[in-house]
Amino acid sequence: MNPPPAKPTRRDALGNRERILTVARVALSGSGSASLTAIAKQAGVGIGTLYRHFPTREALVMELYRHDIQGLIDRVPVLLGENPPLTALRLWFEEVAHYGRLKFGVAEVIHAAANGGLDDEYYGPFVAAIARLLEAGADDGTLKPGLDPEDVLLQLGVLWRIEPARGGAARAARILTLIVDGLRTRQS
Amino acid sequence: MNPPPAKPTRRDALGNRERILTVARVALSGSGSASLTAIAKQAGVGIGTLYRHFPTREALVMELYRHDIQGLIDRVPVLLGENPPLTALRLWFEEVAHYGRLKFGVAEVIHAAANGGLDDEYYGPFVAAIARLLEAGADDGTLKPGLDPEDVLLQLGVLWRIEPARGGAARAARILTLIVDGLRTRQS
DNA sequence: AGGCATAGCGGAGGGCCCTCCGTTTCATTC
DNA sequence: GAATGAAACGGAGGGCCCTCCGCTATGCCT
Repeated sequence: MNPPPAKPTRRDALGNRERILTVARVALSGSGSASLTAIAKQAGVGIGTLYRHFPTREALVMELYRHDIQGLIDRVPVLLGENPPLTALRLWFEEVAHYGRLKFGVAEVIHAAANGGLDDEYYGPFVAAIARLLEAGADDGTLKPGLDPEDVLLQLGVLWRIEPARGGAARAARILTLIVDGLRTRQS
Repeated sequence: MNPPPAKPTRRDALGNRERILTVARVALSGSGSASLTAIAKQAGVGIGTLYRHFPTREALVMELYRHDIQGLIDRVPVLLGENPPLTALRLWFEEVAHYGRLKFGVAEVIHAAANGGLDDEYYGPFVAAIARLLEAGADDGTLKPGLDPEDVLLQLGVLWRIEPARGGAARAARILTLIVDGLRTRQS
């Protein structure tokens, strides 16, 4: 799509970057745990090279899932167009939870971002999407006014971390309800 | 107090255990991050010995804070005796959040426990304490009936993970309100 | 085409985690 | 006071993470 950072000019650099991403996509698709060392070796680059392209594990994961995350973000206006705000919020949360459970690796990332300061490049739009939902709900009186989207993101982080197996799905659904109810105004 | 596991009979074993705990208490009192290797060395014991006494980092941390955690659990009946259930719940959550922020290390532990299966020895009583609060609130109609205490514990986990610096305290307070509101029944 | 500055490479190195197993030390028994 | 079996020790080893820096290949410029 768009050359991510600024100008990765050199050919070899671009090639390496692509190869790393290809390998990583496969290696991380499972549980999300695979050694960076192994990925580098598989991609035929030194570990140093991998780290230069992606300074942290999160950066790599984020790059892999940038598309999917953007997809989630893009769902917000759609859902808001088709549903009242409260419903849209709930539906979106469900999509987020579901996505998160599939791509387990993203959990850690979002979480790290929410607390410390990860790059706003990925984090900002996500927060903005939440903000949009919260504002719509505040406007029609179903959600409390003045909610902080980052607070909500942190709460969502819990959903990411529930393993879907062994009744985790049900648990996620319950917690999602608790979260939404916490955001609602007292009178429906 | 009570010899924790079963019968650590041998003298040297007991001595080592104590020395490890003493060193660990100091080493981990700060940010909670110190290498186990270093702790072992300081305690004058091999790394293997440390691991035999405390199979995971969590086990060590838990043992260190067992007293404080018990203290938190003991607060539940006291708070319930002095306040209506909803207030008691809120007050207790505040104590929990405050404690967690101080002893940052416990966060990871509780969290690990909540999802996978850590020893019920520590985890169980904590959940039971929450259950007691939830039941009291359900009985007087201020909290939803049938809430799962483990769900609530997971949500509380978020509080643990907020760094108190840089407005984190305010954020924790806000999120705490969201959580409690999610647990309440719709009519006050 | 040939030179040259430099972006980019890659792996050694230091630190940590955790396991495994040969060796030591204790407590008990004779 | 040995002898002895088992509990406990301890550190080497394998794996991972991440940094640092001397070396290489690339792309521009002449």
